[in-house]
Amino acid sequence: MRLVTWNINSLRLRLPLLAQLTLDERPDVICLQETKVPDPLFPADKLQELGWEHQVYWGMKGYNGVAILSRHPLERVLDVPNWCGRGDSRHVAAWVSLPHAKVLVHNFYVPAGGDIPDINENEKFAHKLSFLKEAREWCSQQAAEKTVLVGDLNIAPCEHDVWSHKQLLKIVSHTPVEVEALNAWLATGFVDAMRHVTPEPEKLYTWWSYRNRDWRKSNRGRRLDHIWVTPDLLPNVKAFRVLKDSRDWESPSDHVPVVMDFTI
DNA sequence: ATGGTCGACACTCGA
Repeated sequence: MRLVTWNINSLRLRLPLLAQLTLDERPDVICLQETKVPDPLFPADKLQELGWEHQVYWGMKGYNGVAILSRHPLERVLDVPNWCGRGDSRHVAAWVSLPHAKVLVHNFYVPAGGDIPDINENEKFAHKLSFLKEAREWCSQQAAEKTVLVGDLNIAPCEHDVWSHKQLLKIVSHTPVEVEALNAWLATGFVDAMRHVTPEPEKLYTWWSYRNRDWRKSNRGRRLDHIWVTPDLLPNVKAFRVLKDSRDWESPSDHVPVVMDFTI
């Protein structure tokens, strides 16, 4: 199984890029975040034409939105929480029926959390931490097997997941309180598959801000996008690639796709 | 320390 996770930052705007990615990589499954398209306007037919026969998606007007596209049958998981009681389209889950196995895929878009890392001054940061706590509590009650959890988790947990650990300690996405919350969630039964394959101190980034003249030269990246697996799947993790060059595609997303290959 | 750039949508918000 080849699986991709990508914050596409508007599915409709970047449909041509998704088509290119589909042709270039031939993934079995792709998880998208920030599709920014309400369900009635989801481009299901166009994705069908690209070979994405099976689709589960949940969007809303203007922002958020997640989707799982697959060449193999999908069985959507319906009994998932209404995170923070908000009705936000930030999570979908589905069983993927591969020829010789079934795998559960969770696709998350964690709240970004605003600019000020203080729950009293910034409601968005409070929301982010609440979301992480709920996710940890819920996952601790799920069977920790045959599961891949991916998405834009909006946190760069490791020292070498950011361009400057010291300079980002008070920047939302790399504050100790967020890292602690993310690691507590991870510890409910997952392994950080990207860091399992490529341990620190090697730098890993999946996102570069739009607000840089030359993103490659300044290289102020962060690893906000993640692939977690339950330990039973760890022997099946082969390799991954961060498609860094896609950051230079025409009208790119600020996140780049991460491709992981499994021997499943 | 500041402002820098996007996308959706309708003026400004979220990132």
